[in-house]
Amino acid sequence: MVDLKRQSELREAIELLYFAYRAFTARADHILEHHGLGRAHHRILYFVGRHPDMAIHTLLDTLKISKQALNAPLRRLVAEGLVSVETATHDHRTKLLRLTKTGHALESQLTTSQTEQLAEVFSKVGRDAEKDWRQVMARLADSTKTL
Amino acid sequence: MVDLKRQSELREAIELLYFAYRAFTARADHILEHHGLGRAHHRILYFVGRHPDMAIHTLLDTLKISKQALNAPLRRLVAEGLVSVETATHDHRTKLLRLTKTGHALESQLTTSQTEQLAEVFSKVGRDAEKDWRQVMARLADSTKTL
DNA sequence: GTAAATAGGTCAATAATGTTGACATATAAA
DNA sequence: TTTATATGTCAACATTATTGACCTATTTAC
Repeated sequence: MVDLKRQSELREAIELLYFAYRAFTARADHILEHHGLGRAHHRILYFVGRHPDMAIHTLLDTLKISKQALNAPLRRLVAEGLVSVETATHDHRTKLLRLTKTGHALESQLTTSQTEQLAEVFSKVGRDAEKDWRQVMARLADSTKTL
Repeated sequence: MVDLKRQSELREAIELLYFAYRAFTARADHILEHHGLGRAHHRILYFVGRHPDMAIHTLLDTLKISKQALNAPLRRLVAEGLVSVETATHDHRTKLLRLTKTGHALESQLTTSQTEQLAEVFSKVGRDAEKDWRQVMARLADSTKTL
């Protein structure tokens, strides 16, 4: 009886993850649509924005996708002038990625829409609940390694 | 200065969602691979398992995809004997979906792998943190409607 | 100095997942 | 009887991903 209740709670947690994540990505997806871009482009913009002068292999390690999968969306972002590529001075094999002014503008719009959404939720639940949420999410993110 | 720090924290929260969700789906994806199935099949199995005798339009409303997108994966699950379809007695237009014994076995395996992952995290952070996590996720899931 | 490792680019074939449009049937409700 | 609902399916297309193959540079190791 007790165990059944717990199982139901854990199932609810599964659904919370599914629906929360969907709600979280919806706004950015909507903005991206206006630019004819997808989530792949968003992830590139986000991580390059977060870590300027990121090398391509670092981006691949972060996203955990093949270089072939990265190729098309990155090439497009470069072609459209949202991302700039520069050869590293220390190692002429590696190329460093940066957001251009236009790229930064879009990244900022996307990130702001998501941070605002999160800030609104956090402001309602308070700082302690936010901390607890972060703790759970961090452990969950880490649980890949325990696989 | 204060605002900059907060912005950094909110960006961290974005990443927590991304990495936690990825870690969360990884195990199920791994199991599904052995059966040659994908996430689309998983979602069908999950929700039909959660709500036996679910009508197809209810499933479509839940997943928020087109009937054409549902068609192929559902047809396959039925063909492989994981999901059964039955015409409703009260309305002969609607069809009710159920997991077969085999379907239930797979769904159970998938759900158990995820509930165990969540239970492990929850056990480490304690019940209060779990409650806070649920509160944040529920509000985040709700924030679709505020769009 | 040559071989091997690293960083990156690109083509092809294939797959999963999604979309919109079009058109079909069967049943229920107005 | 008309209309709305529930479902099914075909086609064309887009996005995101995979593996395999093959290519050029550049750096590092022996």
